[in-house]
Amino acid sequence: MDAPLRPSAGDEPAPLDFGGAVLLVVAEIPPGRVMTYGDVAAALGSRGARAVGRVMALEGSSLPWWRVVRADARPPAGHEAEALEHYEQEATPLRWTGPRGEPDAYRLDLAACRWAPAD
DNA sequence: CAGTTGACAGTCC
DNA sequence: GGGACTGCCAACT
Repeated sequence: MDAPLRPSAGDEPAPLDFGGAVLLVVAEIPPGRVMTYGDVAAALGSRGARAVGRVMALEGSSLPWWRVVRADARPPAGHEAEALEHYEQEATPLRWTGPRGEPDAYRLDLAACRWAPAD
């Protein structure tokens, strides 16, 4: 799947809805790697980073949602501790900025684990 | 059909 | 380095 979507084709609609496309991209993210919401949206040819997050909140329950992080190198809001368990399990490069007791005391090393569909 | 919401991003202070 | 404001896009009420 080199070109699952046509960002500016203007003549051929996507095979799936925006939500469906998001699910496909997120499902393609390999373990130990992460993508920002903006990157996922950009991969779809859209800029709705928030729209991507909304899809994850609804359908993400069946996907590796922890592989999709914010541009702040932070995991999804309200799921920092939950995502941390997966990061340690997949050996995702993290950067601790505080005590391990704090769930939001860590940030992802996007410089090392950032991934793209074409990579 | 218009307003509100939301697992966000980029820029300015 | 962190906090506040604005812009985006798609779905919900």
